[in-house]
Amino acid sequence: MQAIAKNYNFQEREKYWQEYWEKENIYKFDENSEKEIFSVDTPPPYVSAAHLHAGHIMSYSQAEFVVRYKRMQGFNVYYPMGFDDNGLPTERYVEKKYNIDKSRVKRDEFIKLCLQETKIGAQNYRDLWTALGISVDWTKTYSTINEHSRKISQWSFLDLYKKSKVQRKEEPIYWCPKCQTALAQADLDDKEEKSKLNYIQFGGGDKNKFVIATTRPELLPACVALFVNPEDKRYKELIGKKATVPIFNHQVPILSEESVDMEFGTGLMMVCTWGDAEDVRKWKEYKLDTRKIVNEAGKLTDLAGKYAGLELMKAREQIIADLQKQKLLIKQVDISHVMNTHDRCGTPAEFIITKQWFIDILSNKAKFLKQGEKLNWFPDSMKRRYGDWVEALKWDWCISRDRYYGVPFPVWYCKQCGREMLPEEKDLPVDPTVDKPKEKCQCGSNDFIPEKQVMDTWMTSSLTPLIASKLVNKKSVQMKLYPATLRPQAFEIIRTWLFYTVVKSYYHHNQLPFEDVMISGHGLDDKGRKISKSLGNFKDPNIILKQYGSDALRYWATGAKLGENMRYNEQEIQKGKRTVTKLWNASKFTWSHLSEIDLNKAKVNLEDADKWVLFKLNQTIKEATDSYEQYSYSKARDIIDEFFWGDFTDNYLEFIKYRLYSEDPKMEESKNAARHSLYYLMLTIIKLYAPILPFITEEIYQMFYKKTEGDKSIHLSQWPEINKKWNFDDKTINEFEKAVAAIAEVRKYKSERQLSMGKELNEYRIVLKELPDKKYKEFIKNTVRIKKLLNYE
RNA sequence: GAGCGUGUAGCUCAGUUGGUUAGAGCGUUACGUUGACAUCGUAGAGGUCAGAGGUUCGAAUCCUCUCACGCUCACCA
Repeated sequence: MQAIAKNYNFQEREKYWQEYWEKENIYKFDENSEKEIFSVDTPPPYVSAAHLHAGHIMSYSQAEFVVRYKRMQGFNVYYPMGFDDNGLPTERYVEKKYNIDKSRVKRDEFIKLCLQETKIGAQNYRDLWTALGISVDWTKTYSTINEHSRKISQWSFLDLYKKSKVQRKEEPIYWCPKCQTALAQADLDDKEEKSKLNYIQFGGGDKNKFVIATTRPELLPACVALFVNPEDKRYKELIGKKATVPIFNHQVPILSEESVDMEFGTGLMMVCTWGDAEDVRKWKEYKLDTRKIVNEAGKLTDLAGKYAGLELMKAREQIIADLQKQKLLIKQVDISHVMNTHDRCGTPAEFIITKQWFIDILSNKAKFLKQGEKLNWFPDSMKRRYGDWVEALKWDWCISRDRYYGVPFPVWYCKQCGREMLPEEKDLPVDPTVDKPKEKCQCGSNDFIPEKQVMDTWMTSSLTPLIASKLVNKKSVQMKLYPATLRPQAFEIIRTWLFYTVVKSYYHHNQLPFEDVMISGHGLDDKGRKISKSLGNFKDPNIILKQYGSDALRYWATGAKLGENMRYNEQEIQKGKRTVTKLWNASKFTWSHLSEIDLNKAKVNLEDADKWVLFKLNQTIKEATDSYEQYSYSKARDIIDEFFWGDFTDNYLEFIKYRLYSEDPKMEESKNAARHSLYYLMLTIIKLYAPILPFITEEIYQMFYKKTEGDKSIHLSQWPEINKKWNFDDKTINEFEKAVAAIAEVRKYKSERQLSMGKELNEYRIVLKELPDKKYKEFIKNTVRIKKLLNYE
């Protein structure tokens, strides 16, 4: 028997097992295996998220519990890791960190900084995931900016181009004046703001009838029409006439539409090019004039006359002031309204007309809704969020960004005839600013203008299942990896990552990108606030790990229900640590009695206590397995906890002590039965816990079980199955439960009289409604130390 | 404004298709334990299951309304 450490030194041992797993390739995907594949479309984190916190740990652990379970279930698990390091999030991060913006730094220098930061970020993640024991195959990693991903992204563009699903259009589109790029509908957040509703006098006739109300007086120079409700008696005679815009003095038509709210403001509505999505719609529908007033940097154009060059807010102030001077500002009313802001920087989005690339999504909304229906959602309620979003879509997906750092569009334009030139698939990836088309243009010209825009970051991440599958060399295996089995992700990117992935997969391959979707929530601080850098309301995960260990932190993470936020709760982490300690102690105890076990020894005569606990073990296996199958690791943990702490340690171990410690030769057979049970009980318990607590379970497995069980790691061992031999009849179990109740009663008796549990009683009379069978007399006496049980004397 | 979700012990949450005195962990109180247990055990206190109404022999569970909170979406220029 080997010497067993009194305490489990998690710091030292967790490190040891991390290295062991890596060295032994425990999590490496086996391309040659015939086993059924379980593949995960792992969320590639933004490497720019420099401040990792418990929320990250929670969400990644959730998929990890499932993955480890599936691995033990015998699946050939494909668990790759990606890093999302291209696009605007990275650019914003670099701009902030170095206090620069894209207009003041050269393209290539900027890209260099992005790449450098990306590297640091990726390493941070990898270190933390390793410490946490996330069981990814690190030989299968990708970054969304690397050649592999660029190639696939550009291939996607080519394929969509061929299928006429992508086209370049000149349209008013959401624009961020700060980041100076076009945006997609999904890149917008809502922000409620206090503002003023300005009542402004227009010219054209009866003074009282020519007052409009607007929150955006700076757009006056872009006013192209006024609208009234056709039912509005006040304005009926004005329809078809013209009004004069104050200060700027151009004339605009007065039109009518039922959508105009008579109650709002004066009922006379100003339409500009373009203040909001409504303006864009009316502009298109009524073919209104175009007065482009805002430029790419969010400043007014020359059309604004003396206000040209001013930023929007400055222009608003000055125009208001001038209106006041001319007594054209009738009044101002406080108002609170919601505006669309860019989700990466919080700047209010404007509409600007530019040429951009769009993927057609509006004409296939119904198809995308149907695809969403076909996915298995965990939890199911999240399906609706997807549906709501798709139904509400108003714009095609703008995929071009006027930025530096991203996957380039594989497009050139002929200088002569303007034709779009695309490369051959075999030449991908290309950078049109560096590479040239291989052939002349049809018109004979050899002069090309490269497309300088880059792709939206989602253009690449919407291909992750494909990108990941192609990290494997064998074509036949690639086919099995795509679609993926599981997509784990957070709820706030349903409208982006999930939706766009569905779109791509549908257009490219006419199928779903994955079968199951598992949605996670956010990490909250201990007061229920969202964890954020600005609040500083989180602890560095590395400190938590040092204090409590990975297993303990993972234990906390199991508390999160799918799709729901979870508070950071240090006490739950402590509970995890106690579970680790308890497991260690229970196995030490177990194996202090198992040193001579001979598992091949012929027959074992199980006693009722053994039958009872093995029966319960079977139940636990069944319920825990069912829960894991439903991705309800949280419930699985509760079930396992209950068996381990309650049935196993509190009861069973106490029930068999008198047998184990007995030196009576007549007790040998009984002792042997207890030992036999102990062996399987402890083994099964650590297996059930293995997906959640990979370190301590590996420690116990390697120290005690490896010799007899033979697997290289507990994580490659077989998931426990129900043992039919242990499905004893209910009668036996129920009878025994009465004995358990009797024991509880004696314990209570002692506790109430402040006696130690070890104190031997001379005599005792059980007063339960249902007495245990007489055959349990000795068992009860021995377990709770009573000399005489009066009921049976 | 619409949709979804939540509201159960001081805290974090379980409560399966409606069925006996509503559960767990943490915290708290008392006692006992150092021969698996830098601990653990036993027990106690603590709940008008958000509120009101209804269905039912019976409701935390089903229905209606109200309130509070959260999320998602849409918004009026």
